[in-house]
Amino acid sequence: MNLKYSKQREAIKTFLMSRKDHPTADQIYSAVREQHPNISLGTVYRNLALLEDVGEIQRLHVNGNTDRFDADVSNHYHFVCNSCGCVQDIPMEMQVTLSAEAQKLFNGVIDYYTACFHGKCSDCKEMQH
Amino acid sequence: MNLKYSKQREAIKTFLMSRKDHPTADQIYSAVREQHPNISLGTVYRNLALLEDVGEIQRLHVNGNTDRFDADVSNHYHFVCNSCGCVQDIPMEMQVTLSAEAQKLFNGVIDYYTACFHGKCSDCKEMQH
DNA sequence: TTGATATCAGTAATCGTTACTGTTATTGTT
DNA sequence: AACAATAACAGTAACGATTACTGATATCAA
Repeated sequence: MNLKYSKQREAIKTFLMSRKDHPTADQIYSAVREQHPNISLGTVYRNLALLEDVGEIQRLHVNGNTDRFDADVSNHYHFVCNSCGCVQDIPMEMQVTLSAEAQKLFNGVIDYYTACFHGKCSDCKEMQH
Repeated sequence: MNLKYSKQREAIKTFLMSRKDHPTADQIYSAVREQHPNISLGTVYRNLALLEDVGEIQRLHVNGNTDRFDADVSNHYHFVCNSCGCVQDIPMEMQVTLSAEAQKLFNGVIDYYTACFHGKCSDCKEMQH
């Protein structure tokens, strides 16, 4: 792949690296627009796909409808709050034994797995009382 | 919720119970149309949402773009083939210790987790050689 | 049997995302 | 520094999955 530099792509990558909440394409669009007022939403989508292809970011399907993006390309656990919908990282190392156990019961080949915890985030937990 | 009987909804539920591959709304539409030739795609979506609300089926976000549906409402492991995109069950009991471990590192409340294994299904594994 | 209303088929609208178009910016080469 | 070659751009149209709306039909309790 023959990539040329672009300040828009850099801005997208930089913004994504500054966030731990795995924003959506639209949230990235809004944020980057503050520095690049006439960036196009299509440009955001195109560069997110490019960065994903190159392996600099990863796309998350944690919540179904809208994709989220993560500048941390390592495979790690996520948490989704069932109240507010926020997405966070769980700082726990991947238990690869789970893949090994599943492999024993499965005819194909298991390379890895993704896991997503659900419940109430600390903010929503406080708010309920 | 005050549900009335409908043969369309019953047909959708019955079809879904007969399948283990977690079909999409469109696949369900095509299948149910054989018995109910003028059922509407909107009716399929509406009843899938209804059945989900009532807790008779569950919606899966395994693959990102299109939702899949499962008549088995228990929380269980899934597998997604990275070659053909097929979705299967992994007949392994949920390791709840994973939630407990994550809970130790997390300020909110973790109720459960979902996990999805990735790799090559047995069919695609044969085909590669 | 009737009346209230959930459900229907059909279709228009919405939302997230991708593709297209003519123009601009980057980059390796003179 | 000027010059192509072409990746990337902004803007917009198109797309696929899903949801909402409409007037007609089916269910069901009284």
